[in-house]
Amino acid sequence: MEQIKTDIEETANLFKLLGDRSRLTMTAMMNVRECCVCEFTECFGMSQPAVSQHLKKLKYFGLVNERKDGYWTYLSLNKESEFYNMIPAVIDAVPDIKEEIDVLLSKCKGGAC
Amino acid sequence: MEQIKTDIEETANLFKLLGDRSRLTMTAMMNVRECCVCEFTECFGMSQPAVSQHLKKLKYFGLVNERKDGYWTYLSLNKESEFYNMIPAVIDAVPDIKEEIDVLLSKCKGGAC
DNA sequence: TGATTAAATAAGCATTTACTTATATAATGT
DNA sequence: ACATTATATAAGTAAATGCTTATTTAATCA
Repeated sequence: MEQIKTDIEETANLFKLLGDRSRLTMTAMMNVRECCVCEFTECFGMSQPAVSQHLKKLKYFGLVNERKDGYWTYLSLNKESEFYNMIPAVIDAVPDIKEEIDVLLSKCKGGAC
Repeated sequence: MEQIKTDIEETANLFKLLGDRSRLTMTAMMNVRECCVCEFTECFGMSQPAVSQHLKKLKYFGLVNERKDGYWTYLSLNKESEFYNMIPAVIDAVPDIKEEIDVLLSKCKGGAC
């Protein structure tokens, strides 16, 4: 009974997270490969704190893992998330997203900034 | 180029729409069958204007069609929407949603209120 | 015509969201 | 030790969101 609420509500929260252009784009990029924070701030016309706050939400929800290395922080989809398996299904349903994300990823230098 | 922005942004808007428990549930219900407005107000613990406002957003986005018959208004997924094909893929990715929605739909009398 | 009914709209309100600028933290390099 | 760098946090703000209650619209029925 409570389960009924929980599953739908949790999924609604996932969609709310993805319901922002920046976070959806970040998620689609991470669906291809691990990304550095600096890649997001570089590719998007967006301030560094704004990117940081979006990533905080993704991490808090458990969708994203971080790995620190020197100056840099790398983000990737969290394979342990209960939503991990949904992500490709959801992302790949977006028309033409593959091409769009490829363009964005190639704009980023590829890692360290 | 502009296309790049548009597709992702539009999809983010779709997810934003689905990123609300009530609208996600309504959408999942309509993914099974046409529903009467009164079914939503009845099944959800929610006022009639609240339901009406959620449906307005779904209609404005083009995801949902309405059909009027006497007192009642019936809603269904709009087959002409560019997102129509995404809906089953997205909805069916939700764990256990089939069972949850079946319970909800059986709680509604099945149509006219 | 007048009452009833389903649904939409209007107006108001508290909360959330997505940003901004300024500052802090923590690792690296000199 | 000190400067530099990537990132996080804090505080503030304008706009959006999701509700509420009150009212209106439009169809049906007596």
